[in-house]
Amino acid sequence: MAAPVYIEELEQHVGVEVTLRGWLYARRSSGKLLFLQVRDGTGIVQCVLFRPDAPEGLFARAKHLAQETSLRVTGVVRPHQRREGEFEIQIRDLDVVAEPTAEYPISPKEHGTDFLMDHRHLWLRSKRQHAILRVRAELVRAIRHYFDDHGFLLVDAPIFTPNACEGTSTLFETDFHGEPAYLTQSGQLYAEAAAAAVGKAYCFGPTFRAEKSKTRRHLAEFWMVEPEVAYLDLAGDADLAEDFLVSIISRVLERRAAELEILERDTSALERVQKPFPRIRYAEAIAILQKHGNDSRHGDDFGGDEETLISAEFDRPVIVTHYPMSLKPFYFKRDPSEPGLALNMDVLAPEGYGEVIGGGQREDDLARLEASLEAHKLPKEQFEQ
RNA sequence: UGCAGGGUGGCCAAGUGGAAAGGCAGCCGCCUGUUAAGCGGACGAGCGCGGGUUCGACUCCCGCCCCUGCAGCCA
Repeated sequence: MAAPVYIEELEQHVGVEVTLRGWLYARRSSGKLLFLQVRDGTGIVQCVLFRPDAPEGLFARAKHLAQETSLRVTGVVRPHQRREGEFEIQIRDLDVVAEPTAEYPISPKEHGTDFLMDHRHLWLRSKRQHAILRVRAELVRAIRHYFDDHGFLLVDAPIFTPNACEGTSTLFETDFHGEPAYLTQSGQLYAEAAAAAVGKAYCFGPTFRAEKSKTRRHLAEFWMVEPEVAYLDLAGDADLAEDFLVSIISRVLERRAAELEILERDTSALERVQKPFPRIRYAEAIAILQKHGNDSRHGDDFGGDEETLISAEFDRPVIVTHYPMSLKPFYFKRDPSEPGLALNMDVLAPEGYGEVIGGGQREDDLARLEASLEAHKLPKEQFEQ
């Protein structure tokens, strides 16, 4: 048996006999010609068998292989006879490792999402899912790199926690040996404690909201990155959000162009994510809404429709600051010149994606923080530790 | 939780009171360059579940279950 190689390395082995180890992705034939598309996780390659050249019995055996059969294919790498820049394998031998126990349910044609989700473990084998996994993995890597390279210390918050402070959505409650424990809704409180210790900290991991909600904007489980920086003011926070978004998006565009192409993602909106982002105040956002006939008034929060209207005014993400305190959590610092407003910001993404980042300057005066707790009618005792 | 749409062979999908289209996959066969290949053939469901109306129900009525989208909530 020839040296085992991965499909992504075939270019380095042209003219050489190699062995692939993978699964049968698709099969086609044309009389005495048989085309087996084999995938191995790094790519898909066409393997060709011509009956008159094939060893005794091999052609007949290969002709009826089922989709997703595990196999080893040995053959010579050569340029694709019809497609420029691609390679194919002239099959010399073929070894079936295992055959599927049932007909593979996912055919090359149309399926509904519901059906595919019922076969999630197999759906993962398809090209489109590979592309999604790779884009997501790149994004996670870009996020970690950004903070690691900018002086932040990764401080992972517990996922399983007695801390129920977020309290805004329903919590997933579990029993921890007789005591209630919750799946985390946010690592923010832990990250804040860490920032006071190390200056710049971030946590990045799964968070949970027990809403029975499954829209593109809300999930019961999602990943969230939460940086906390001591002494950072609102403008500095906006700078950070802007630099961070530009950095991670450009990295994904650069390194995952092929996958975005497979997903047929129009990248022009992503390419426009460049500094500077427009920065507007909440009051200006309200004016934009009213200009478009939306009946939002000062004091109203933005829903999905409102976020879409506001972001449509700009060709890149927009940073909205200075929301009314009444709309925001108690811990934001008040604007000294206009105490009714919070020193907070939301970053709204284009294309209807809405709020992708929320943040702001924290209250650093204990008396005001306690007053704010009271104003929000929150039980002070729960926050004393 | 509310509103809207939807459950028809393994998958996708027409039909909408009177004998369940079609396509794909799977199976058999033909084809020396296929790319969701093409061509031919055989096979395969009684229409989400339970009641009702009717000579007759996939189709109409009632109840229930499940799915999807949007809204709400929120990030």
